[in-house]
Amino acid sequence: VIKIGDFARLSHVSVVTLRHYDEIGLLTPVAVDDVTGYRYYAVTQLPRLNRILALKDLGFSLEQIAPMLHDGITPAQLGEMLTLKRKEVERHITEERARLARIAARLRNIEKEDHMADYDVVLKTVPPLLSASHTVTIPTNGEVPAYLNAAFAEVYSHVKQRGAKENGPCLALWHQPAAVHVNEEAEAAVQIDRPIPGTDRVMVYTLPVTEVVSIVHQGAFSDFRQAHATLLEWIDANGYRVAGAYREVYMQHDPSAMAEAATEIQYPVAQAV
Amino acid sequence: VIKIGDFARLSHVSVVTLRHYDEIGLLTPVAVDDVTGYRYYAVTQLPRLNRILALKDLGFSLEQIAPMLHDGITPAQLGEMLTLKRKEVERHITEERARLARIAARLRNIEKEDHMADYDVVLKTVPPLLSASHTVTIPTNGEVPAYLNAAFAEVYSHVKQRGAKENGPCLALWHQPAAVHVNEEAEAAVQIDRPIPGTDRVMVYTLPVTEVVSIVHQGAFSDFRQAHATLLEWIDANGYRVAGAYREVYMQHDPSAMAEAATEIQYPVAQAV
DNA sequence: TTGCTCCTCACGTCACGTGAGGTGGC
DNA sequence: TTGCTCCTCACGTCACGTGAGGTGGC
Repeated sequence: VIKIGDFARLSHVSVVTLRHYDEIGLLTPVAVDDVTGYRYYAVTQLPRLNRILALKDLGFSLEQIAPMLHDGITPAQLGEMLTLKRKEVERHITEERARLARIAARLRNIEKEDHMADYDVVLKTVPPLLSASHTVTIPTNGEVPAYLNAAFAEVYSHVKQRGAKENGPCLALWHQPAAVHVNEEAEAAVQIDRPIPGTDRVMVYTLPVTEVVSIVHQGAFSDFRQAHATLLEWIDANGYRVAGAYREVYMQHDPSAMAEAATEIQYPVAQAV
Repeated sequence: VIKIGDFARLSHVSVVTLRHYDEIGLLTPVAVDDVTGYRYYAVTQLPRLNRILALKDLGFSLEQIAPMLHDGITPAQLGEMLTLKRKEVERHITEERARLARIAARLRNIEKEDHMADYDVVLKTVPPLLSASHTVTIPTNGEVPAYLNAAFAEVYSHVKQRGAKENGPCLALWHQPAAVHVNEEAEAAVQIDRPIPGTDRVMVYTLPVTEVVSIVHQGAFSDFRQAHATLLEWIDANGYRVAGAYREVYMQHDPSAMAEAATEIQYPVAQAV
């Protein structure tokens, strides 16, 4: 039976840590003095402490370790936990590698000195959106505003009639690359707060969760090209690929003050192989 | 100017997070109502928020991000921070891969059903130890106790004479593989609490920090072979190699009760290439 | 009046590290 | 008496999430 300081020196574990393990019941001293509160350990407790350290080293939390120290555990159960942990670590490594790729892409951009370009690109996960939408085919580029306005008007009236309410900014989904300017298919979508019936013309459904890369464009719609170019470059440089219709989210859109408009352009993405 | 809830919906960032960013001064609303305390944001603040999210995504802490949002920062400075971060992430990935290797080794052991064997192996970093030591060459295996005891006696008397005190368990360093049993060179070392002069026979120096793989052996010295075998197997299976003299740390060693002796066997290791 | 949004505390997270203030054995 | 070791609080860490309890505008 030795005192906590000696046990700490033997095990190269701090006194504070040993007290912590006592407190949470992971490793209780063989004896505690009623009067002084001194903790006394036995050298034979070292294997248990070592097991704790070894499991911690494999990435388990103290809470997970506690049951693993019980004698009742079978090798098979231990194997399961290890397999789960392995998957977790693998996923983590994949994430960190993606992070590394993003950092590297950013550094390359700085070297090319056009770093300003992608300074505002964000990768994020958009939650599922319950929406009502109407799809139109727009003959030429010049007719986009008219067609979209008409489509949104139709969706809004449908939504109001069924007693639902807007639940965020409206958006358009474009089902072909941004370079296409003839016979474009656009889906005018309004986020709503409750499910309502749809019709032939107005679909009601939930847009699934998606990982998107986005950029916020300030000002009139005229110069979206730069934004698209930047996003597509980012997607390429970071090892992703476009995975679906891109979206325009009309965050601020007052027709009388287009200079102050704010539009978010979102490209759904997936890891390229 | 919009309310916090709208800004949260636009940015897909939680209201709580926005309040947090306000509190730490990362992103303050354009206006706050004196009476109600309501926070009002402008859509033009989205780019700043996006920059925050993008940098957070690269692994920076909020504290690190704050100065990076200042206009005064040059691309070169940003590049430096990114390079540092890249190194950090790379190091992290290396660590996680090592962890993965350890998990995999453990799983292989379970499959082979001799998992009990390495259950107590620990990888840890031993701090530098100030020690006094005497090296002896031991002709045959049978003479180990006698030679070691003599060596320790000599070191202890030297240490006492110079007024230093023991500062942890004594240990032996073995300068050749454990399989060698003739003319073994062993260094009997005693940890001391202050520097003292050495002699021809008793060296005083600091053992450097070392990463070691260790196991605690309970009971008499006779069956160290199993422990050595287990450690060497672990080292091999986890992609390490032996990097120096192995150590025996005599944690509990009462000659009259050898059955209760506890000895830690430590192998210094380095990553194998 | 009823929802809805917003507010400010206060506490919890994970595995400890770092004092503050005080006690027992040589 | 002086060090040394040990003790028990209490607070901090990082980036928020989760109530509790209360207020303002439709």
